[in-house]
Amino acid sequence: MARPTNTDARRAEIVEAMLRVMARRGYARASIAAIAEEAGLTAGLVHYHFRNKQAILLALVERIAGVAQARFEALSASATSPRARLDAFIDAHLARGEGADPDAVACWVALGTEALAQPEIGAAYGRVIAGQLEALTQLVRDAGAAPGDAPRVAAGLLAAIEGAFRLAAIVPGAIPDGSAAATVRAMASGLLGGEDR
Amino acid sequence: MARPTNTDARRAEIVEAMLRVMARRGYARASIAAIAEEAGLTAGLVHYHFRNKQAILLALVERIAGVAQARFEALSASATSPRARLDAFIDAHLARGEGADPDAVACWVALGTEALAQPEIGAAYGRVIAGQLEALTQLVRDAGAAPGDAPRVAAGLLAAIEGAFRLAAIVPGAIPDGSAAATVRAMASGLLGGEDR
Amino acid sequence: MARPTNTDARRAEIVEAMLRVMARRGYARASIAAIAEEAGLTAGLVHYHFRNKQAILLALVERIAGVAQARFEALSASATSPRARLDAFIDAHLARGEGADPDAVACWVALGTEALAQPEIGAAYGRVIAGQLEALTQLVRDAGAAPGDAPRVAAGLLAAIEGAFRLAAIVPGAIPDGSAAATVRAMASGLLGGEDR
Amino acid sequence: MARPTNTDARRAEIVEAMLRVMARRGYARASIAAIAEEAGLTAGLVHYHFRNKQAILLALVERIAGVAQARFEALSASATSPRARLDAFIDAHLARGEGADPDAVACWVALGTEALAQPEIGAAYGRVIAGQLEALTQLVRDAGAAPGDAPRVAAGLLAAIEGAFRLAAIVPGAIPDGSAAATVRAMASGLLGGEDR
DNA sequence: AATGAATGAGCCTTCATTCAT
DNA sequence: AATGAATGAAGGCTCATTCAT
Repeated sequence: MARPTNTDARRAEIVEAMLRVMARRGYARASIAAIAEEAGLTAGLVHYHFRNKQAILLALVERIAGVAQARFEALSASATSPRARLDAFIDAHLARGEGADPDAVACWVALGTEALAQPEIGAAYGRVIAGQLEALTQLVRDAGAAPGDAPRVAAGLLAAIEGAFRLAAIVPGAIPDGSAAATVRAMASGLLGGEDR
Repeated sequence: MARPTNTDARRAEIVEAMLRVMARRGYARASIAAIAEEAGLTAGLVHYHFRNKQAILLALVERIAGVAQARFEALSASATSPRARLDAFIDAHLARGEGADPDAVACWVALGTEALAQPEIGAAYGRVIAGQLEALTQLVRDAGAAPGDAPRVAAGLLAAIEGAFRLAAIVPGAIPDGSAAATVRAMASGLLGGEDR
Repeated sequence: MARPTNTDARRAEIVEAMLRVMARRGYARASIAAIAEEAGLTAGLVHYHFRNKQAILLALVERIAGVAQARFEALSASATSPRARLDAFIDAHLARGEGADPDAVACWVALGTEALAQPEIGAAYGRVIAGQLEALTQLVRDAGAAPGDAPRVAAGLLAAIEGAFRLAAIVPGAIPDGSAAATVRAMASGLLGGEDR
Repeated sequence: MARPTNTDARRAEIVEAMLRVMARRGYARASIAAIAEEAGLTAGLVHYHFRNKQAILLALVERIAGVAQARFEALSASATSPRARLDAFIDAHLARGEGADPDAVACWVALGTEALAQPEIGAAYGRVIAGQLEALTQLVRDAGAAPGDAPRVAAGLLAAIEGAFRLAAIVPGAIPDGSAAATVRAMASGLLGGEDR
């Protein structure tokens, strides 16, 4: 009773530390010891707050997806047209500037590989993707896509976003300066019928 | 002279075995022992033919990129217009059917993560991407992209391709049936000015 | 604070275990597993306390040199003449009886070989030898060696000491009973000009 | 029949190659592959000529001891006094110049460690030392040592020689320039009664 | 004689996890 | 909550040795 619980704060710190370490080394080499050091804690304490290493990764999936979602909501708030809301989605993921976190991007890329190999991570990752796909499908539908086309268009745009993460994270310079968001917007325009915003 | 060498064949077998194991488990969990077993060899022999585990991965990068390149050249041979050659590039990577290898796709996705953490892999991966970007830039230029736009368009299309790999490999069903190639072709049309194929 | 540290004691135990194993088998065959068993620990724990095998060897160099130095200081305390202090140095290294440790001698011999092959060990070994040479040079100077001769005399005596270790450790019986200390004392007398022993 | 046997030459080459590699890396790290490469052969062939790695080491003991013995005999041939023959022994081992081989010295030092751990090597090394001790005992006796003292004196001088090898090989500069032979000669003089040569 | 593939054992090291304190 | 010791299981890699050719 005496000591107020700091569990939530500690857990967030640990997740954040894993984000940093994993962006640099990948999941397998992100040892608990390294994560603990990054967070200024001891390895034992990390296991006090998380059942195992996978549990941290699961929390990390939520954390990254949550930040992206929040960013979308923030940008979306000032959007007045369906098309503007679609652009907000694209910008939430790809625009440079405030809120953009290269480590999170690298981490998300690395995370995909774990989703491939660890069913639990695959499920969590799949849930995030499904949610984004659903949102995006609605957005493109609102923006004028033919109802039957919407799922394909949404999948294409999400693929372009995820692919842009990959190229940007792995091959510096592969994507010209800050063109990612603008290019995906243009793709959206093309897929929606070419009409301008 | 006394004994004929079989190194090339063995190396190919080992690379192929790594492809299979890695598609399932990722790089870190693709132990030499598991690779050897998949290939029907002993772990010692694997190290006789490859200096270390990374060397197998490096060979795998070349192998996957080479197959994709060969597939493009085959499809491209029967293309008669610039736009058809661009479609050949897209189809070479995304079309279902003969030559499509889901394990290679999963492996390529996993490989990106290693490219992030291992500089040597990053360099090899970067070289492949740079080559594809260069080819794609020329293709979109030939297909009528404004010269100044070509690099951006190429990067966008390659991102869409890589992202489609990711979604397809990690989240079954994320991309409707076999729509990936068609959707990216449509994106290309949009980016090139909306003219039909 | 929660748990008191026992690292220093454990490290000493491990170093001592390496001393025993290495005296019997040499460095290369003194596997971490064998050292751990000798110390009654697990191999994993050895690596918890030492970064790697070489680090144990480095600690062992200090340990052996430290014991010899301590023995010299103890014997030297009761020496009343310069010549007696020189004899104390010789006896500290070569006399039988209390404090003499055949395992340490064998280990020191084996250590020289590693000093030859591992630069870090060579440096540590070289530092010890340099210190002994310096001390010995001063001792023979005090005992009446011509100033210009002192370094040569010191080197000769240290060589005789190290060589006696070798012969004694490797070829039982090569050095008659316990004659080593007396013989080196006689060498010192000869080199110093034959004055009384 | 057609092919004249080259076994003896090959064996000598292999022993020589081990000498070079072992001087650099020590016995354990002198892999058969490294030895073969140094000799310009293949690992398989090395095992064709030697039953196992230890057998090469055994041959190496004989080779190094044989060279020293030959050098002694050559220098001894022109010696006219007992004392000169004793000096010839010392010079045969310690003098710089023609015939001195730093690699052989380093190797001999490393060899001692193996003698400690491998009984067969210990026996071979012991035989060499016993032979040298016997010869040296006779030499010091001829040079005027008191009969009862001769074994001790011989042991002391051999220790000084072996110790000089060690210091010279491991700690460059420990023994001033080329003073080793002269210093051991002086030691001999002292032990023999101080009379000059 | 010679080559090169193949084996199998062993070693150092890393690391997630547990647990006493 | 927190620390730090301890464990046990792998994993990558080296290497002497064998053997078919």
